[in-house]
Amino acid sequence: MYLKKYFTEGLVQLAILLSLCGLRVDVGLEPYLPSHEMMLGPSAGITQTQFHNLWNHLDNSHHRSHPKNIDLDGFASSRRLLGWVRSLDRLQVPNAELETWLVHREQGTLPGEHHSQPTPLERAPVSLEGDRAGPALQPGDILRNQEGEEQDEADDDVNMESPAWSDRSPREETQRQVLPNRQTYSDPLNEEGEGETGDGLEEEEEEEELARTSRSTRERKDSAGYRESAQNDEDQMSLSLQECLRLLEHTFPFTHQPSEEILPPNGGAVDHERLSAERRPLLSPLIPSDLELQWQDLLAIMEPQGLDVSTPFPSNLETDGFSGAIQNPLDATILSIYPSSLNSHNDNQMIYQDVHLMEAALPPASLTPQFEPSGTNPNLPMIPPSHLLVDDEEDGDYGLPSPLGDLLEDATILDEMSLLDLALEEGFSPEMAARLEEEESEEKADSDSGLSLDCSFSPASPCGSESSCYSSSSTSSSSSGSSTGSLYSEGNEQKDEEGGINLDMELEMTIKQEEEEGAVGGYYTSDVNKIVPTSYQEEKLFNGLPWQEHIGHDHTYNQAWPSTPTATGKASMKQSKYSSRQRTTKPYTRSSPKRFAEAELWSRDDRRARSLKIPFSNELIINLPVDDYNELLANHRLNEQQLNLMRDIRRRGKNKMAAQNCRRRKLGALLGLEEDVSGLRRQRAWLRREKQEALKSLQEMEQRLESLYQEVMFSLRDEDGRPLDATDYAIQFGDNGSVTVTPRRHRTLPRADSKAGKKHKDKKCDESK
DNA sequence: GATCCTTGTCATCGT
DNA sequence: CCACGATGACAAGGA
Repeated sequence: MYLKKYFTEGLVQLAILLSLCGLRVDVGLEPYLPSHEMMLGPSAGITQTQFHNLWNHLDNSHHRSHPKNIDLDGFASSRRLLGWVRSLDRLQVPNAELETWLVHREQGTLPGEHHSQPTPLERAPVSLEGDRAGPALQPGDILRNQEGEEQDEADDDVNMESPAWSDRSPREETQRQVLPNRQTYSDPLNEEGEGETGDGLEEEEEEEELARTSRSTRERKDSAGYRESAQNDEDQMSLSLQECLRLLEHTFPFTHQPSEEILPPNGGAVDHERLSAERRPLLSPLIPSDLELQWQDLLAIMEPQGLDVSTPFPSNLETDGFSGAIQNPLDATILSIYPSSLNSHNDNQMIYQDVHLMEAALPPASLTPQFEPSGTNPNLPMIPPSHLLVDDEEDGDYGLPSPLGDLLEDATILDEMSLLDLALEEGFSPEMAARLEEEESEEKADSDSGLSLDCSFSPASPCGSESSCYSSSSTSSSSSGSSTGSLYSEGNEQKDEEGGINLDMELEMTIKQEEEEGAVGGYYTSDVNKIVPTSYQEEKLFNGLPWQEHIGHDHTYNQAWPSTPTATGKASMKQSKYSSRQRTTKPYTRSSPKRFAEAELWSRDDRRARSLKIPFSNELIINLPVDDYNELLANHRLNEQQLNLMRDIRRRGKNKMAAQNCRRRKLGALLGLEEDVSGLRRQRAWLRREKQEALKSLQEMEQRLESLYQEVMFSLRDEDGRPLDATDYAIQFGDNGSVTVTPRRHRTLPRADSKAGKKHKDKKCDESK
């Protein structure tokens, strides 16, 4: 992480230098540009926040990362960037160029930033030392940044474990870390000799930090509902507005820089800033890290609205004529959050003028005149989504749902949830089913937004899989089951009990028939209501039941529903080639017959359940614990057929999962055995090599022994002093270690044989000995 | 059409 | 005895 940070900062430096040289620095982070977020009103964020809070009630384990909190973090990086730019004040900077780059940079940084920004203590020395060496350090980090946040998300949980909508905000911890580090880190900066920092600055700012921290903590407790706590917000506004403005004062490069003359003519703000600077002599204009810290704190303060914050500024700012001229999202945030106070403040002129500098940097197309001075923008739907969609597509690849997509998804999920509640309360209605299907198809089309994926598609997600499955099954049950029931079940219930084949055939015929007719029946709802005396409380149990604990497990029963767009997600598609094959091999149009073609693909049990009007989804039937299942059966008056079918469904479903697990296990065991086999083969080869080497060494030893024997024999003499013939004598080794030379008993009679032949024979004899 | 693969289902056994 | 999981065997469907 530190390396990455260092490299990123070094890259920032490099980019700044290039910009100073007049080169356009484009790090290719445009896909992450959150400009569309600036176009959305705060209501989007509000909705999102509300939704996520609501969602957190359902499941806290999801949406560990949301792009919006990253956007907020991007502000901090932009602040750091600005600080660094100001640290280059000695240089003659073509300001417009630099500002343009800043826009790119700060937008591009957003995806890669994390909550746990390096503490100033860590960062400050780096900024001093690693300015030059930084860019060459970790080229992979920038790639990671460009590849999107998902990687980062996966890499460091610590960084991304703080979704802005989660109740638990790690920024608190971050701030707690920041505070003690502060004193130490700011010292070297002061020593660096920007020289304008007063001694009392740290203390003052530290106090501010503390105040901000307490405020932010307090505000964070309020979590997303800042609409409800408008009074608190006003208090915080009054408290933090000065901080914001002071930080802004630091932010603008032309404020304290000696290179004011190079600024555009509207640098008249300089006077304001000078005045403000004189009014606050303690503020150091050139402490990037301090500023960054301040901005981080400020962001931390605003984090509870984090999701909201990213969206509101456009509507507030752009209306005023300088739309889109937001120098950075934070400025806009400030403006949006404290619009009234800002207008009354002295320094707002400065802000506006500085904002004008950016008009050239941002394309006018992205400027949407929607100003709501009230601060709360309820006019979210009025936001023109034209360019947002483009961003949406761009972001989609990186799992960064666009605000529009978020909105759609939020609305979708909210609607779905409300519909579910409604369904649970009032039974299943075909309208709900149709709506759900439409929304789900929208989600599918919208696809890549992580929200929908996480919450409704991932089979591994506890909440997502089950709730979605439940909803999907409800949907399917209501939609198709209704039609089936309308045409069939009334007359076929008796026959169905007899044999499933008959039923299946009839059901399929029915489905085909309905597919031709394109009819959507509506019987199921009423029947369900009849069958199930749905007390809402009782049904509501199913949403928050303990059986949901079992849902996140790695059962792949969902795979049995390849055609239902609700229950099948990308993950399940990846898991099941079969499913994909089925999907691909049976292409159906997206028109109305689609759901009937899908119904044709539904499982037999599902169809049976629908035909018998069983008011529960198969997932529910299968995954409920025994107690809950029995309770379910006891609470609902079901006839024999339904009970039998439910029992069969449960048995088959469980057995299906068991079979899948078994096969998975078997496959794993097979793989393990294969590994064992390969290991054993390696071991055998090694042993063979060892054996060969042993044989080789043995032969060498034999050869040496033979040569030694010959040498000894040649050195021996008989009584006459003649050398012994090795063919006639042999060396005997006694048990007690004695060595004796004895004449060979079995002499080969034909001495005419060649010596070689004799030697061979002798050798054999010797060897045999 | 034969073959292989995947998946669902049933029967059976053990816990 | 029942619920449940594991597993072999078989069938169906698709490639």
